[in-house]
Amino acid sequence: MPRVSSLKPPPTRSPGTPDGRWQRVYAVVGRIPRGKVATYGQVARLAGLGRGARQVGYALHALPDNASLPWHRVINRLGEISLRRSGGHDELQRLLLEREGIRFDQKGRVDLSEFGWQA
DNA sequence: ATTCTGACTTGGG
DNA sequence: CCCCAAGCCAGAA
Repeated sequence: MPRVSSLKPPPTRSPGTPDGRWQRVYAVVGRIPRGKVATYGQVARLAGLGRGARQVGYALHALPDNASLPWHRVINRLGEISLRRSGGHDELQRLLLEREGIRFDQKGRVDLSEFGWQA
């Protein structure tokens, strides 16, 4: 049995980040209620990532297709869907949102004052 | 090791 | 409306 001194030292990460930041992101995304949307920056703040809005998008990008998470409820600060690469997903996202009663204007944007999630 | 690239946001001009 | 710099950080090259 190895002595205590040989044990792996605790990984010193940022305060309050357990396994990885993505878990926190996923936890926040999972709390977005049906019929509402949140912005990347909003999720980042709620997840304790500060200005890591980009990381939120990155985390969602790495999300498996079978994930049971309302990933479609995350949009950008202008109220529009920010997908480009990997075709088809942006249309799917809009479809999923419209199915929840969220409406888009002619510019393809959501009124955040109406559909934005107030945490 | 270093550099580049993103499902982004914010603040400034 | 546009453009730019900084902040954030995981992967790929």
